[in-house]
Amino acid sequence: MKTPRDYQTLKSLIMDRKPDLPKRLAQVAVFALDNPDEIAFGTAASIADSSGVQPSTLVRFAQAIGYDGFSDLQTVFRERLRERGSSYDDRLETIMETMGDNGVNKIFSGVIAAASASIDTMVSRVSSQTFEDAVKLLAGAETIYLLAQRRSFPVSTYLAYVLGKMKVRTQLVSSPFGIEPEMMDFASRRDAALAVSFAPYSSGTVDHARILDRAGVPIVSITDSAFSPLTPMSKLWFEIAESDFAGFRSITATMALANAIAIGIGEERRRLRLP
Amino acid sequence: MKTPRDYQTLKSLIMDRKPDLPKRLAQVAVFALDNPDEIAFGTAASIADSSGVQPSTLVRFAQAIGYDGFSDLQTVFRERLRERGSSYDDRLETIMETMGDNGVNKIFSGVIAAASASIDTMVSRVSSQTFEDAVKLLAGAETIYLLAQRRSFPVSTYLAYVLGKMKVRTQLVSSPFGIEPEMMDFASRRDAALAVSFAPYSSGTVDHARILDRAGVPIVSITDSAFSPLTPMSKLWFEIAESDFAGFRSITATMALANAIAIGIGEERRRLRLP
DNA sequence: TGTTTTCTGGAATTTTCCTTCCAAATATAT
DNA sequence: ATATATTTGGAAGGAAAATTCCAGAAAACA
Repeated sequence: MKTPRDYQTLKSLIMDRKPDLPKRLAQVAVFALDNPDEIAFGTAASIADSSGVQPSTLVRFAQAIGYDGFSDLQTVFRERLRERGSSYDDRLETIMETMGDNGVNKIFSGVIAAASASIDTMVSRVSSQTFEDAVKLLAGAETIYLLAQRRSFPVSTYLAYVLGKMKVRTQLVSSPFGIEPEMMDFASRRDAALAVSFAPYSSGTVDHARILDRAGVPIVSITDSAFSPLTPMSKLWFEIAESDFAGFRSITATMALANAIAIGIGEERRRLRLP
Repeated sequence: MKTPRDYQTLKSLIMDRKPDLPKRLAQVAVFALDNPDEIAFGTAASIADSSGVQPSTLVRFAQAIGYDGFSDLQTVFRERLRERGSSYDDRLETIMETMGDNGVNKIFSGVIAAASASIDTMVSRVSSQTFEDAVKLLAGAETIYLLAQRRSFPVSTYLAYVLGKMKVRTQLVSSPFGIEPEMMDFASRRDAALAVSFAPYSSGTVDHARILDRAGVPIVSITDSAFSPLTPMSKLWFEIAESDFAGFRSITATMALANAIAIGIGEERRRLRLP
């Protein structure tokens, strides 16, 4: 029974063995799989330091799972980095080859490729000015109303969570009782709204946006066309073209944008010393 | 004038200097830029051997371009590999150039780069076998239980929506009344579960997964470490390492994976002529 | 509870590897 | 063509790192 020379096999080996290992060696096992880069680059001393054990323990660990010593084990971790070296396209190609024409796996590659493409497109289409203005507008709001339904709904739940963590007041306009309009009763021009909707535009989102617009609430939208019903009532809007795969549209780029907006708001408010 | 600590700058430095260097040193310069991986991993002796010079020449080369010694220079080559792993910095640099670098926009670039990096990492880490097995397992289930809380919650709402559209029966285990356990009362081995949780693992998700595990429901997890509390009870699990930007982790890669899984399930059920 | 086994930390040892040095070789200038 | 400066190869020295060893601590067992 020889010791693994590739990272994947080594990984399963370590996981198999971990339950039987004594405390310190198990600690090394966890550290190694959580920080493979560190193992690849560090010296025994530095790794020992950051994983909280003695250098000798590293050697013992390597021997416990069958290697000559720590250096021997380390080469496997380095090999892993070598392999990872190829570019995204190379890798995608490799994956396609390994997968053959098996239906299910084509989906994986395809969806990931679509996600990547969507993000790349977004980078080239979204103007930095729009982003900056949107962040500043939303950061200055007392309450941010989040409008999204159906496929876009997860975007608003995500925003509600992240902004909540940052202590930014949000109102997720969504109710099991259908009282969404009432949820916006207190909205004023000191607030702001972020609406997300793609074709076919959910009527709810558009209606809610209209209500807020009439109340003088500035609206930022994320949508997919300049002719979206949201654009006429939006102060600012982002046009996102999500690539699709086999007719299924991804929402990866939208999530990434939402993520950036949320972090931007957090930073901007911190800069302005807002609560 | 300090020596470069990043590979890009070092590269230009070497190219600038090369014409003025003596023969052997120039030879090293060419070799270094042609085989950066070799420099990163090799020892002075091994590199000297494959580049056809003496070890001392390598030291001289490093000193000629301003470094303390060969080891000092080598760290820069190693750093490059570290970064390429996520390919994060390369991308960031490219994006930064197109976007300018004022405060708010740095965030946009950074978050997008992190999202891209996460997806890339996922492509290289997720095994096609795991994906295929997971899709087949979930596609065969009568009901798919969706387990996720806090930051991961949007992933499950997204899945609930997309799978619902595909007429796949799902149960989003989430209740404002705290009756999540009761929602799983009818779960059986003919069902399946998809659990999503990242460190610090939300106790709710883990508890719910345990309940389903005891009921014999096969579990597929999306998590961030081989030692996550979810892995022991999972039939299959995906390890996703989301890159972070300024301490904010993205969930883009997770969403992309969820997207792929959902579409995979849809296709697989269509293939099997399931309702 | 006492005994034996296993495990751990740290020091000692050995190995590996980087660096320096010097003599020989090559190039450059007069 | 000769002298001087620069460059090169290889060996010796020295630093750093991995490994081994041992004594004490912890755990397992009787």
